[in-house]
Amino acid sequence: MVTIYDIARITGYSAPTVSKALNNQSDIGQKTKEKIINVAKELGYIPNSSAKGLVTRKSWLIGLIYEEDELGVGIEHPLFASIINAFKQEMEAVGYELIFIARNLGGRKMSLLEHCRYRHVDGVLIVNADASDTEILEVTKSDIPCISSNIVFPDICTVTSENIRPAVEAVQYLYALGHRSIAHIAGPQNSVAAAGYERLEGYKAGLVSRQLPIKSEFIVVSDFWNSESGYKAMIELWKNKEKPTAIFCASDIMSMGVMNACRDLGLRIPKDISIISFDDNLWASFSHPPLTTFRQDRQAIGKKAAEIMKRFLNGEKVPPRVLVPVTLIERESCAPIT
Amino acid sequence: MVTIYDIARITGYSAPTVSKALNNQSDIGQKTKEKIINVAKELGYIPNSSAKGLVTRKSWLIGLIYEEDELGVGIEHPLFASIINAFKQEMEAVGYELIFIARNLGGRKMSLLEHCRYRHVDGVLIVNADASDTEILEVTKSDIPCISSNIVFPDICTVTSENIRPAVEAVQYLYALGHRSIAHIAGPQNSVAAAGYERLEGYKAGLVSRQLPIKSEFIVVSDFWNSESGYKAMIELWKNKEKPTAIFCASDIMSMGVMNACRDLGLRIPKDISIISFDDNLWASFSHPPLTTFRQDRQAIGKKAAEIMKRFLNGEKVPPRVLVPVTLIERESCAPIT
DNA sequence: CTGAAAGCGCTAACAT
DNA sequence: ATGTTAGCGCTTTCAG
Repeated sequence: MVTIYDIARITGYSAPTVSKALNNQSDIGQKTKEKIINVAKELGYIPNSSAKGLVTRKSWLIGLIYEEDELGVGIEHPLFASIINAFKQEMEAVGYELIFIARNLGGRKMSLLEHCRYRHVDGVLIVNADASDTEILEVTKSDIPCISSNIVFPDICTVTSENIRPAVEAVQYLYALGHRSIAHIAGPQNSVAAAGYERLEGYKAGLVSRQLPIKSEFIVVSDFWNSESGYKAMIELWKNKEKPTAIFCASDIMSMGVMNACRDLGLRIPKDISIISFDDNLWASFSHPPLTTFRQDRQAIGKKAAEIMKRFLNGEKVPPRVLVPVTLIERESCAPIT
Repeated sequence: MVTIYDIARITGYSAPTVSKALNNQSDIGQKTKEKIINVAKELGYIPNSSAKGLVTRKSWLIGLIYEEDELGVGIEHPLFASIINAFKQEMEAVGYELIFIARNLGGRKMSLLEHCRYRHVDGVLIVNADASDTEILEVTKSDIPCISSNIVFPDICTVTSENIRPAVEAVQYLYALGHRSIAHIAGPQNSVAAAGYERLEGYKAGLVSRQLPIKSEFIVVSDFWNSESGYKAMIELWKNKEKPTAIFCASDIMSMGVMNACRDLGLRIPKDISIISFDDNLWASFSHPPLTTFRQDRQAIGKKAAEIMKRFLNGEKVPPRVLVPVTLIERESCAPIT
């Protein structure tokens, strides 16, 4: 392993001078710098992050925390990988690398916060995590800069897609097609994901904006963010005497269940019923008919989170909530009323 | 920040003794150890990974390398997140944390290998990466223990699902339903993923095992691992004079295109044609009819990769290739011939 | 079983 | 502009 001392010996300068040259400090001669950098390159010098970190107390590491249970909420969530990837690329561009924060290492029990300290992370990104996780709350309450994506945590900045405005637009879109009986199959209304209640809120606002009544029979809250719950909710909805002609469903994955329920109910989409959804997951275009849905921009969410993180790391104040626009992808699950 | 010196001062022992106690070394008195550990706990002592790493030259870090392009191959691949999650949990249990290896940090250009050295990673996991990536090959050829998952790299151990045996079984499954004209819509045959040619190989072997002829018209190789290519391949296949009554399709995502093509071709599944697939992605159960397919066990792949990594880190020799079993999930896309 | 001395590779503070 | 000195927090000898 080649160290700055090797470079110092060969160039004839001292170690601190080599250090200054390699770190692009100001108080050093141009010629000297070049000479040192060249020798470093020749020798294949690679700095030692541990030594650097030990003295500077900066790790150039961003910790990553997420919900590890495989319940579709955390790492299996379709947005997860892309958000992280985009975030990673942005952070790397300014010199930060990402490290997964462990929940328990070896035998020794350590909290998430202790782990962050152990690795001296400069910041933390929390993705799709459970907002009631006390270990995470310990981290968010610490002095470590934290950003969360998708799930709202108190006291820190959360980046999510817009929910309310597109939900309003969903209703207005269906209204423009002539629909007047518009139902909503809502996501779970627990506090885990703002998406659940914000989309419901937008649905109501959309109705109001078109002077349509808010009917409680037309709102079915699903138990989970999965297709089985969507199926169940649709069956539930169809038990009402008054039937809607269109549905705004809170997520694509729930929509899959809704569409299967429609088939079992003998309803043809979009002939008998129109469906507009939210997410634009991969399979939204596979379904029959392909789903009209609002696309969440995973890349943009990751990028935005990185941008906020950089500002945070820079000592700037950051807002509590940042919204990323979504785009309506029109496919074939909505039709004008006949 | 509390250091071992603080603990030493308070307990009256020296720093090395504290170190030994905290690291569970043998040459230390039981009482002493307990006393020191208690004080450490009281003070909220957290070791400093940089200082530790500097002297021991061990980082307790496993580097993670993957294909960052958003082409469905790398991080967007449906298996990616789960494999990493399972791998991570296994490795953490023995004290290792995961770090993403960056491709370029800040302005300074560093190769993947240089990054590995910079962070002193003890091992590297390569997931869904491009086997022709020269920077990755630099890493696999180095002395750093490497394991890859899904994609076969020369010289290192690769963990994948079984491909050949299930492909044989797919054919035999269809045969048992009475099918004698069985086609294969194969994945791309480049060397990127063994899955492509291994499943084709298994298909042929399956035919042979039942004394069925291998007909080149019944093998259509798709251009990419996506649904559009699957659609195109199915249309292609249907141009032949002789039509198959069943298809083994190399992946679920391609199957989605195949099924849409069937609809456009006026074919009913499974009445007119049976389809058996591979992967069991989330949407395999959403489709109509739900897809009969071989489930890849993402968790098992990640776990297996971790197991091999641990053995590798332990100095043991590891095999070049490890296979993880898949499970047939019978749904409704296959029917007996009538 | 415990401690003194030394050093891992690097940079901060200061002197020249 | 460059060098000297010191020290980051920890572990590794090795002496007692």
